[in-house]
Amino acid sequence: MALKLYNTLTRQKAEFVPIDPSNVRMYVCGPTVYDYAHIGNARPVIVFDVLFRLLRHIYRPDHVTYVRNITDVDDKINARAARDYPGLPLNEAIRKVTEATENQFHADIAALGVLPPTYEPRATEYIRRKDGREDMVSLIEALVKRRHAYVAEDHVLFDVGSMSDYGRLSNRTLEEMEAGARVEVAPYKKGPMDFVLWKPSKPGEPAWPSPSGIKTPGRPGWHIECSAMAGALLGPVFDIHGGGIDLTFPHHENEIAQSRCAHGTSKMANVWMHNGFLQVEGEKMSKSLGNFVTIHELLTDGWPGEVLRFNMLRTHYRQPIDWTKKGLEESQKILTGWFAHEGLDTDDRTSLPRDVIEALEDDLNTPKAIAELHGYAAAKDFKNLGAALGFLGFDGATLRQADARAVETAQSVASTVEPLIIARLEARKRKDFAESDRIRDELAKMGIALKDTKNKETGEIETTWEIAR
RNA sequence: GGCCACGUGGCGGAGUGGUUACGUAGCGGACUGCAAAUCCGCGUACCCCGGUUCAAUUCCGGGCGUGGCCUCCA
Repeated sequence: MALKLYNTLTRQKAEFVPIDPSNVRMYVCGPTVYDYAHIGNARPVIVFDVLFRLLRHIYRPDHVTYVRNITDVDDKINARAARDYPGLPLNEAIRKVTEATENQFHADIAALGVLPPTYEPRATEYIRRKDGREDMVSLIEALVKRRHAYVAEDHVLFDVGSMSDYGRLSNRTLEEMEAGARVEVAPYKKGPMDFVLWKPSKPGEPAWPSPSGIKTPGRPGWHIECSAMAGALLGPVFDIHGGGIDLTFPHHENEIAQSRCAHGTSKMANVWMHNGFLQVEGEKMSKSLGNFVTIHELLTDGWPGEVLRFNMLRTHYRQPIDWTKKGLEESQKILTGWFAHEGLDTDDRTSLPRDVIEALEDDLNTPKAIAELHGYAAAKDFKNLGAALGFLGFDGATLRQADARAVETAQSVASTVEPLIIARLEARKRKDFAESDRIRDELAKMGIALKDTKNKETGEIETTWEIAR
């Protein structure tokens, strides 16, 4: 079976045909680094990591180029820097915010079993480049030269009227957009839907020499960043562009407009993929509801990164997810059950099961793939189970870390717990069950769960214990 | 209001024009002094209304519901 992907551009699932099978190219919009990444941010990172792994499997690892950017220039970053470091010069404060946030992001997603992309460009490195290769300024100047953009009051604006099929990705016409517009239109705009490519910086804000003869130093608009980084690293036309469904409009629509009009191409990427949104306990995640769940929080609460990853992949990437504690508990139970089997080898891929690959080849049907895993587990086919888990990015490491932490905690209470267990076994031996149950209840109150097993050789009853979650 | 996606059992979720999903929770049984763990077994589903069809959860139309987006971010 061939790889099939759903394409937002055509609203259909179609066979994926790479432009160049020896270099399959994918771009995914990465985080804006101003705050902890939340669990909704984690979704595209995980989903496209699975696609990256699949592409590497199909086309060979060195034939896939995956770019996921870091946006480190943005109004939200400026605001956060001013708030958190009021004493510092803004630019210094910004550097502190972006560096810390970027490091946190990398630590978080490493726990989620995410492979590093081939390139991870920072937006600020692609504003003006010394080597003369494509960057934001050169793209903007090309757009002005080709009369797709104009200068007005030190801004450069993209003229959406200059592009006949603007709106194709989000499937709406200019008239519809204008009718739905609910924001005041700046007076210097030619058309109400025209968007900013470059804007002047206020004093103290990050600033770069402006393009197109503008004297005031400025900074790039949001959309031009991705066009520049994708163009510079993947070329004017590439295979797959991904991101969250909320980015379809305006971000991706505008990326397409910029890249196509600057390069004079009929498309920017062949396949546009969008992952669905995420709710938390049935509610939209929002600051006002106070239910913003960060990856960092979940990890520090003790959820192994792999459980978060598994929980994400139990739902198809285009479906909405309701992110719940109950779901996490279920995910953890399944995963720990599988990894409890001795001899599970996630590194051995000699028998990578075809059914799992075929499920993934069908527009990344991870729930189906997971269903196959349940089948292997039920059939005690640990070779396939291990291979498939490893392929999907699960090696048990974060589960073992969680175990190790549990063992550490257990050791700290062992001196109190173990005499009680011995006392209970003695009570049982003399059939004083009231006393043995009393001890068990006492331990339960301390969060200790007991398990009695019969030693097959001696016939003795033995008790093991663990700290209940 | 416009555009888009989705609607399967308590929950997650696969799949199909007529046949068991599966997982988790629940229930029953085995084991146990009783539990826990484990093993075995069981149950309830395809949003509504039309249409096509011998037959529709599965195809078509309409409706209802849920979620997302509707500019340079508040």
